[in-house]
Amino acid sequence: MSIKSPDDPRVRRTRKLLQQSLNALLAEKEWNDISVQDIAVRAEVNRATFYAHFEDKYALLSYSIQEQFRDALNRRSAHWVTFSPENVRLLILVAYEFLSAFVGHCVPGKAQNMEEQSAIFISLQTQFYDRVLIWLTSTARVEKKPEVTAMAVSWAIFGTVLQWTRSERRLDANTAADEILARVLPMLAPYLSEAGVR
Amino acid sequence: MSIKSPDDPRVRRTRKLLQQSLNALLAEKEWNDISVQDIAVRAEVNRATFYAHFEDKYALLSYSIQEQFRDALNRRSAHWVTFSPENVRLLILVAYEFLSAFVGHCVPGKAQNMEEQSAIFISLQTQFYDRVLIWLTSTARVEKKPEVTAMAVSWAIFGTVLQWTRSERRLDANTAADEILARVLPMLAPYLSEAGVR
DNA sequence: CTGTTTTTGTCGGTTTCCCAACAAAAGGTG
DNA sequence: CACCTTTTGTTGGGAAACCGACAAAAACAG
Repeated sequence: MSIKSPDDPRVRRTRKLLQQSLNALLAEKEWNDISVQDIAVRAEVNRATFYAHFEDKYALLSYSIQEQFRDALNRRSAHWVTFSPENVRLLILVAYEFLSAFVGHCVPGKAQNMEEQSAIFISLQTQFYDRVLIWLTSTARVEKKPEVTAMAVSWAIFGTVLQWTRSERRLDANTAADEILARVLPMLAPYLSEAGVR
Repeated sequence: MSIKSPDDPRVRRTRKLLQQSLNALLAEKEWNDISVQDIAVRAEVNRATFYAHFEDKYALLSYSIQEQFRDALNRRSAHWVTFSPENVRLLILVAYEFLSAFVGHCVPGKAQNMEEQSAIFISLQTQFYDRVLIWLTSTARVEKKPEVTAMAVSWAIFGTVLQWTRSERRLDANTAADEILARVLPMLAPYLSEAGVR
């Protein structure tokens, strides 16, 4: 059994319930102590229905992070379709805040939740990559391989933000965003030249 | 299409959503300005599904009040099955608090929400009646017509509580409960004689 | 009053969800 | 190790929710 239409109200409802259930469980248990069963019971959703939507709990976590980050973005700006330095900066800013809040929840000493963390990080980086790639391909001026640029840019943003949020001395989110933006913009220059050179 | 099993998670979910939707709408609109359509849209439930559960918006309101009152009761005591003066007193007490809170929401001058209020009152009185009747019939000693006693008792409780909550001078809930209980207990004497006479 | 719009109930057809059951894998415990 | 319990995926049948459409009633405007 597989789901076809993500616009069906029942589908949205089920996924939201599973998402909320996982968040609630993460607040009181370790990632490894949470079973698919737990999630389904807490969400009051049948276990078979869970598997109709997600392959396992990792897939749900990935989906949940994606949604949360998307919400965090939409709360800042309404028009993300347009590719502009301002929007790139906002992306970095929200990433910094998002990861700061998340790292704040984790106990540094515990190596228990490494598996969970890495799953989240992979999911987030993919999110960055997809977004940047969409920006690049939506531009009129096309590079030979926009995927490579998108990969480099997304990793530059994600990696730096991750490193800084995990370091002892926390930077202000706005200054951090400015710093990172300054390093990333040169990579994006070919795509932004319309307003610059033209 | 009619619903058969109230234990189905989907049924509970749908009803809860419709209930919450109605509550939200009542907080910002008059009862007469709320359509079935509004409720369904806000609840993100199909309009046809609404009619599968409730005949109209009055039926939903009635159901909602019943549920809220049941919750208010369960929050006080765990074992409502047993028929005892203490539980009768608790029933009165919760009724007083419940109606006080409800009347507080209503604007006295507005005659607009009379229709809504009467619907709620009818629903509540029925609730009292059902509960008292269950108590009486669960007793070993059986009167000829317990329905009549239940009717009289439930109306005595409901009517008095309603009158007092609407009056200017508010009584303390506990003393009010004691006052009413003292008048009601004689009616229930035949059913309580086990511990008294025996 | 007439015409327009909104709301109301209701109806098949389709999709999703629930449920019970199952075998297989994973996790303890002696 | 064997034994037992829990968890995992998967399946088929049935119940509930979605959707679009419809006619009829109600509310409304000119």
